[in-house]
Amino acid sequence: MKKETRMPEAKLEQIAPYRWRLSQDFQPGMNVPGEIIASESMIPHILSDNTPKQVANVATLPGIVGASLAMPDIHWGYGFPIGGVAAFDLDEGIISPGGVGYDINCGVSLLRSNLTSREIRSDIPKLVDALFNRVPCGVGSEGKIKLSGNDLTRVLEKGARWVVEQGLADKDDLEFIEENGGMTDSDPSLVSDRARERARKQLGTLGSGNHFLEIQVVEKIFQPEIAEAFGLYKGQVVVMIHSGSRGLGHQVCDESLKVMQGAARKYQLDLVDRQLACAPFKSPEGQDYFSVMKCAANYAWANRLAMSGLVRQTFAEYYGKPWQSLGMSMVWDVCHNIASVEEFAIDSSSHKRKLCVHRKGATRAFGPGDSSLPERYRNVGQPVLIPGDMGRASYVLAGTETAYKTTFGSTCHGAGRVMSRKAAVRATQKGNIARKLAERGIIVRSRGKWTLNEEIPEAYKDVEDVVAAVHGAGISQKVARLKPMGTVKG
DNA sequence: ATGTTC
Repeated sequence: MKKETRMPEAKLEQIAPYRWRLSQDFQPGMNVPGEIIASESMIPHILSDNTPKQVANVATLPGIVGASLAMPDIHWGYGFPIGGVAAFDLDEGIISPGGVGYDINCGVSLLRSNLTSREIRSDIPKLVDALFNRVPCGVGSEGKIKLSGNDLTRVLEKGARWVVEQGLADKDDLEFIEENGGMTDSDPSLVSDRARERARKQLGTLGSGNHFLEIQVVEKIFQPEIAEAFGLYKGQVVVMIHSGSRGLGHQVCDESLKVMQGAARKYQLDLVDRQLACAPFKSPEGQDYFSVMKCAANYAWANRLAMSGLVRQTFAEYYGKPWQSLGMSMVWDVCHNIASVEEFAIDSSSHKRKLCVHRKGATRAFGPGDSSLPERYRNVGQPVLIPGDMGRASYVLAGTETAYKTTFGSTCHGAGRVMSRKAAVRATQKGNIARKLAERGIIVRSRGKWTLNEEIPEAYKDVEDVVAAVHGAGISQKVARLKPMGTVKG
């Protein structure tokens, strides 16, 4: 669907602080209302961007329950908006590749350390160079790991566990990755030869675009007790990785969309936008997509963990001691592009139902007491990792009870683009970006010719505003603000 | 996001 410049008077009714309802009569065929989490000052931009139209389109899909949701970092996406959450009944509902996105299991991981910014400030340029040289990045980048056919199949089955078995990461890491770094019942036989070929050489590579690897300092603590549980304190150095499933996820999504176009016709699904291509969750096509999506998701977890291993090697070599004595253990790893079967109570009912939750540019935000959380975080809720732009900040939040009730245990995933890549390049001069950031004490190295121009801070909403909205809505709470010190971009 | 048009 073409993005329209004007929208037919979207009515967004404020129903609670930071919560806005798009009425079911906004568009014919909506099965549920829409709901957008945002601060009042964001509403004009959201309306002018026409993304409520995509929220309404998703609401027309069969079996959707509750509401078609959007987070404050919403922007225009393929069919479903980026920053969208939609949950479907397993019997009457659908599953859609457009509800997950091209970069299946794009996500973020965070390593802590026992270093302080004061100690390592002067090392940053050399450390960034060393990371840049060790972690392959950029479009089409290939790593040192060349997977045999059998090994790739094991990665698609096991995800991050395979990386641990190879001695490239620690077995304790798995406890701190969502789904323990691997979804069960993935089916590698469904991954095409072409997708496999792309995957073989890309394990442990960063990619490009908004993906990054960043040395950060914990700049501010908002919730000392939760920060302590997460092992975070002011002045501490941490390393954040934002990456996904690389060419594999893209290939899988592309091929699945073609299958789903046929499936939508076969099952006579009346789609208001072709890009909403989907199949009933329990149909063969729906189940096949779910299984092949899991393969790509598992690859992405393996990819981020492999890069964590490279980061540890880099620091260990630089400081001449093992990573363990630098305290570089895993805080957490989140996935923000995925479909997952989870249990929620709908409306005021106490009865829980299994739903297929699509999070496309939205982060799981499970609250205190969730049995799937590791002991260490059980009482405080899960860490929620929010990557910001190059110049400002990233955030660590914690999941809340409210998120279960209002957003299917979900929150925002980042700052959210406000400027197209083209517009960002037009607005900038080549060569100036890295220098300007350096003047502000942020060392950046990039592989791509235009990546830094495309990724200027001004191309994004201020992550501060996005986080304030989800915190205000109560669907996650601020724990720590992280400030960039040195960044590797693709 | 993506061997940025197999």
